[in-house]
Amino acid sequence: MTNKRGEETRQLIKKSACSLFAGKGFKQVTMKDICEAANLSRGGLYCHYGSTREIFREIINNFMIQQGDSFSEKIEHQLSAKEILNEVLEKYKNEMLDSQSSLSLALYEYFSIDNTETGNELCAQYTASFNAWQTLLEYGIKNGEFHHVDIKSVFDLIIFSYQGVRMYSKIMPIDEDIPQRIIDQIKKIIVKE
Amino acid sequence: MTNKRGEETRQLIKKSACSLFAGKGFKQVTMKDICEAANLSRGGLYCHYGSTREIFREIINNFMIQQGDSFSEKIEHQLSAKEILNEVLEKYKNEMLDSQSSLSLALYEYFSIDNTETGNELCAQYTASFNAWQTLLEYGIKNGEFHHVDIKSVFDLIIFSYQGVRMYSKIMPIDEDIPQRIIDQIKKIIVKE
Amino acid sequence: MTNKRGEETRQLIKKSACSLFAGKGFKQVTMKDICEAANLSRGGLYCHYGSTREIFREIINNFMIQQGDSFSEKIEHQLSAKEILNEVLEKYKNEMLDSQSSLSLALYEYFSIDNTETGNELCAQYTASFNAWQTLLEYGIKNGEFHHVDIKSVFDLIIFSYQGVRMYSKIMPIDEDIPQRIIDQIKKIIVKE
Amino acid sequence: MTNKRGEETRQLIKKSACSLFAGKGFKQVTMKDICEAANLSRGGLYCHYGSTREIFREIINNFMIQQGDSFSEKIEHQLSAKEILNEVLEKYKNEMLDSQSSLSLALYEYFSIDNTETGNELCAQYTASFNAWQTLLEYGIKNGEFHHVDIKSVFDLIIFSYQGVRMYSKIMPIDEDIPQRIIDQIKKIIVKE
DNA sequence: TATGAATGAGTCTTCATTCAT
DNA sequence: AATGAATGAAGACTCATTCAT
Repeated sequence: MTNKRGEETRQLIKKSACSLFAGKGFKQVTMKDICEAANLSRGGLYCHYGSTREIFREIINNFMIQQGDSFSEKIEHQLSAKEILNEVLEKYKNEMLDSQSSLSLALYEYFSIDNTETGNELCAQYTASFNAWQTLLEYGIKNGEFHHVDIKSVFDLIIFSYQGVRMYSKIMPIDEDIPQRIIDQIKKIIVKE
Repeated sequence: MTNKRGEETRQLIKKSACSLFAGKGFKQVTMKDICEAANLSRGGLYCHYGSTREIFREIINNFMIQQGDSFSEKIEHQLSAKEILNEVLEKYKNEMLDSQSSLSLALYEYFSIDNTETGNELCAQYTASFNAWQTLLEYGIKNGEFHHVDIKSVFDLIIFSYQGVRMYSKIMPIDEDIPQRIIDQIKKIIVKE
Repeated sequence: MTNKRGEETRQLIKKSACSLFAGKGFKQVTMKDICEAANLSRGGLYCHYGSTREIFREIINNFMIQQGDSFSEKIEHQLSAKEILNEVLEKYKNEMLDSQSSLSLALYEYFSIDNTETGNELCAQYTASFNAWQTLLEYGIKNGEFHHVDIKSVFDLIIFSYQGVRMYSKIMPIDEDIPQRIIDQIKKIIVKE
Repeated sequence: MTNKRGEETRQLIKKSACSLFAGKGFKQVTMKDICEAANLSRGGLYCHYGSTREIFREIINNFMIQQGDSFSEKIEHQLSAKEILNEVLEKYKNEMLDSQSSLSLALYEYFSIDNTETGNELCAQYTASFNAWQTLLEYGIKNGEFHHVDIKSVFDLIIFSYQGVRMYSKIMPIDEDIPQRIIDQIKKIIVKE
């Protein structure tokens, strides 16, 4: 492969840029910052990417692909709804506290600047996430493990409180108990007993 | 008062800047932008404020002062807990949808840049808000209008889902029903019947 | 006048830029060159003009205004056609040799880059010049001083040979006699005897 | 020959570059442009040429060699002076209108930048061209086909009006009749009857 | 020969900030 | 208080040019 070298550099750039975006948000990261972080010359960086937007776009594409809460697999593996719920909420809890690696702020900035092509990826992600949760909740309700909750409402509550905390955790010291309290409350709403 | 004129100018600057911050976030607003929006010369602006941070700080101070959910007054006026809750949730709902005038993004950026002196105002606001809600919830519980909920948990759920929606509404088209669903769900958690 | 200072600077910029354009053509002059020539900082220059095109445009506008061969005035002053012809050809001759101050090359470059809005000024100038010459030639022919030449043809020959020499004088050492020979030949075509 | 392939590439480069020079002038063509036009990598181009000047020089050398109005051959073939004149003026006329393929602007820029080594080729071309025309005109005059014109003057008029039109045709829409009028006028000057 | 990654210099452009008026 | 000209630094971007492969 002739482009082995190039691909490595691209990875390096993305990795370096990602740290910067997580740390400073989108707008406050410059091409110069990225050059320096990736230990690359100005022109060298421009060989691969023409702007911070371009780099960021690639990062979040990779990111969103690997994301995606898909519960169906687990359901097929005969896990109980409650177990799956516990697992995902645990994951959420950890993410809420992991302000370091969170791209939340950068994502908000990125999508808020120049709203033209925007929003679609986010909408898509929102929808995908909703579908996954719907599957899980219906499964739990059918099983008799979960209450007869309104799926949409519960989903919104989960997703937006999660996002809200992620956001805040970037800008103020968040009491470590907050994520725990939130997921406990959510469980209380959903799970019988 | 000799500084009548000066005060007017300051108000004008803050008003103009506020629109800009609401529209573009914090970092993407420059002193130059504000000059133009306020129809003021470069030097003129600098007579009053030395940086965008300074202007922004004053805006949010005013803002936080006028904010503050204080329910105690209403409680004294013998309103039922349920009525007060409905009122405040209605207010929240409207704010969630009012992406135009929301400073969310700007606030996040402001507080995320240069974390030194930061966070304190937000913490203070969080605490103040918590105290207010605590008062309300205890009042409702004592009255027998509300369930015996865990106050902290419910408060977190409310406040962060509210913040999450405000954030998202700035960057993607938010289904109008979402705020309604969220407050309905919250009521369900809190209110008996 | 508050803009006295600014106007002076603008004049200075145009003067400096004009020398540069005359010396190096259009494209090879950078904003940096102009800054230095005008002894102005980068930002200072940008206060007044946003690009070399903008500066150049203003220069040629001024230039074209002051230009314009208008013979009608002279005709009214009862000068003979031959005298007027001699005068203008003498002027042309001197301009042909004055390669230093000639903007020819710069003009060509300017108009050849990005042909959108282009050509119109040149067309206008060509037409205006033609009208002037038409007046003169008809006057001379009516007087009996000039041959019955085809006005358009003679005009084209004059104007394009003039332009051709101006161009060449910028890029190769032009024999000083060439302009003289050309205007002599033109006279021979036009003037009786 | 091992350099067959290399020679092909050089031709390709020159061909691609020539279109670019004709279209955009000399200075505005970059090595990068040429790479892209020739569908060659950066390094590949540098294997053959070190700069745009080098490429351009080779182009115009080829060009000037194939050029050269040489009338002597035709004179030996017993063509009448008038016929030869008609032929060459017809050729000139077509070239004047063929703004697409004209290198005029590029030539001017090339020779105007960095005047050190410059001008010589142009001078040589001017002289060669003059010699050819001198031969033709003397031939016609001796034949009695042409007037007793001043050879130098007529030559200058021809060559510079020709160049003037070529130049202008690159930068403004030229009336198609102009070249015709010019050559007609020239014929009128030269040819008897 | 040819590729394309990388460098580094040069220019463009935008702003925060200062200052004489 | 207010104007707007001017400065200088920072960052964006483009290329000529080199070099390992």
